[in-house]
Amino acid sequence: MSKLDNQMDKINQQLKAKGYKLTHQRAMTLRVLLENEQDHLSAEDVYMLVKKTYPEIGLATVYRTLELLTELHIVEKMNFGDGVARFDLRDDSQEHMHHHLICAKCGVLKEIQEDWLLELEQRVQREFGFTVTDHRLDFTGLFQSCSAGECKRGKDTKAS
Amino acid sequence: MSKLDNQMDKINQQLKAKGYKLTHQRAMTLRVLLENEQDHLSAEDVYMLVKKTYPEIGLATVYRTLELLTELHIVEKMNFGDGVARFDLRDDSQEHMHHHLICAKCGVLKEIQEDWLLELEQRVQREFGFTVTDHRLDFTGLFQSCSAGECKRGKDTKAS
DNA sequence: ATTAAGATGATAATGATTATAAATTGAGAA
DNA sequence: TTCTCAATTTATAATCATTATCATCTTAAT
Repeated sequence: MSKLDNQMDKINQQLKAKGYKLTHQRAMTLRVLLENEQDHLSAEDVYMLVKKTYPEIGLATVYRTLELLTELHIVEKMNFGDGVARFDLRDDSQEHMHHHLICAKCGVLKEIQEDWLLELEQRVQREFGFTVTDHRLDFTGLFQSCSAGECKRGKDTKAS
Repeated sequence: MSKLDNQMDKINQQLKAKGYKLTHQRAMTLRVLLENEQDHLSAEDVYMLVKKTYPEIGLATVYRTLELLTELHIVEKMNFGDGVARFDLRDDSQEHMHHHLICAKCGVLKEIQEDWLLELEQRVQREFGFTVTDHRLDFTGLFQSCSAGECKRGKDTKAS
């Protein structure tokens, strides 16, 4: 059984446990997410990719599926201020959202896998009596290569 | 001269320096922002507040003004995932955006004024060759009072 | 006062997302 | 297998925030 099948199976369990079915459409949507784990796809992106192998799917279904998966904490819905929500498979081993480095020039986006915030979360708890359940940390700035003017993309801010 | 006048004057200088006029509408919009420094108002919020003392103002003007102020780094445009942009006067002494604590239950929002990220920014520079120009740190979770069920607001997520 | 650039206000247009309603699917009962 | 019901899907209309358009209005300099 491939890694992909394995992951799919695991998610299937989660869906079933909550009384949801893994329909063909949902499976296709998940597959796209699994095959693009590194990207931060918008709903439209996902829609286009699913359509390639399953042209009958409707945009609304993609939206609904992404919302469902977000509720189940299988994907992470995020927002980089460009007016579209982006979705990302949530790694089980990763309790929180990844941190991001976003190039201010070309929009290239890099994930930091480690969790750098445990200490600050304890501090928030101590100083504000606030129990953190999730967090978000994005840095905007310039990569060395981008400040050297080697940015590939002009301004289309496609997350990848 | 009141503190408000003082701030207004300072911003006027900034506008002039860039060749923009401080029109009545812009002044009114700024006043609302200055009088609500603690809040994170949406464009619509600002519009409603300005209308109270200047009913002739148009929504588009408010949007335009907020965008202008954002470009000049006088206000900070932010986004908490509820589908509306929120605006916040930017403190000169504060180089970056404030950190936020967001109650997952009622949406109450608290600012942390200190900058807790200098160390992590150095780390980003070291490990990724990424020069940070701005950052964003939000924690989602529960305040003690909210987990005790004393949340005031149900789910309207009005930032304040 | 005249003119031209900058601003504004009303409103139409856009784009992402959500709601609606009719049609389809699938699991279990008969 | 056939029936039935609830979940799901699809196409599309509706919504909501934001942006663009354009005619009108201000204002500062001539």
